[in-house]
Amino acid sequence: MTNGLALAALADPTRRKVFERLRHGPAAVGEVAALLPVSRPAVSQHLKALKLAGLVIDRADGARRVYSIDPNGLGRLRHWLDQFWDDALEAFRNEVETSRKRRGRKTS
Amino acid sequence: MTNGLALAALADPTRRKVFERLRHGPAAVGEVAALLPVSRPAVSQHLKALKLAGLVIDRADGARRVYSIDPNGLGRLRHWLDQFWDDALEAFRNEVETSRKRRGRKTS
DNA sequence: ACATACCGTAAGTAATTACTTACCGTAAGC
DNA sequence: GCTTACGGTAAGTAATTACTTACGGTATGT
Repeated sequence: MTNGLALAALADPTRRKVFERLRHGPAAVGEVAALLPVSRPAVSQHLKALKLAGLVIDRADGARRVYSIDPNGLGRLRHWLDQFWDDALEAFRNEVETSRKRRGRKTS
Repeated sequence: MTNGLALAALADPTRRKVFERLRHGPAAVGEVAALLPVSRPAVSQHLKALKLAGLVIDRADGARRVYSIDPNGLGRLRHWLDQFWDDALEAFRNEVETSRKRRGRKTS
């Protein structure tokens, strides 16, 4: 599953900072690296991982490479979490329901 | 940030399978381990990580320990992703807008 | 052509981590 | 009491990984 790659990508703190830098708009590799305490190649590698996870896209601008968030990948992850959320909530409701029965109480 | 722990917890494939086992209802440690190709202590350690991340809660049932998904932690993660989604979409719209201007075209 | 700016990749390293087996504590049944 | 079932923790290990520096490749400007 590609959501696995996305979750692994967002798991690393530095990579998450790279991603958050792109949150409000595109940026080039050097611009992102300037804000972080790691080297530019490190940022480049992080962006590669984010791209492989479908979370960012890149376009060329002269010698620069501008990265921006890919709404598709982010949307897939959000959708996955939403379904999880729905299932978990229903399971949670079933639990408090059957735990009432286990203790022999009335339903409200 | 506690969302960092949650993302790191969900990044591991095995731990994600553990979490997905709890998706539709609670389960004890041994029950989860029976479905996976790893040992029971491994599952126990994964559940510890998920608990530390606020994604699961556990209650005692005799000698067994029953784990279930914690809607609070999952909700926080979902909220974080939702905000990210909103910001990213707005940034995306601004981009296609200003890229039209960069190319000197009219807005539709 | 030359110099400069920007970036991706290769290679190496230190640190994290996901697993294993062995062990110990606790709860329920005989 | 003893035994059995269940699960958390300790310790050790193999594999992953997040970083570094060094290098090469391409685009822009003089």
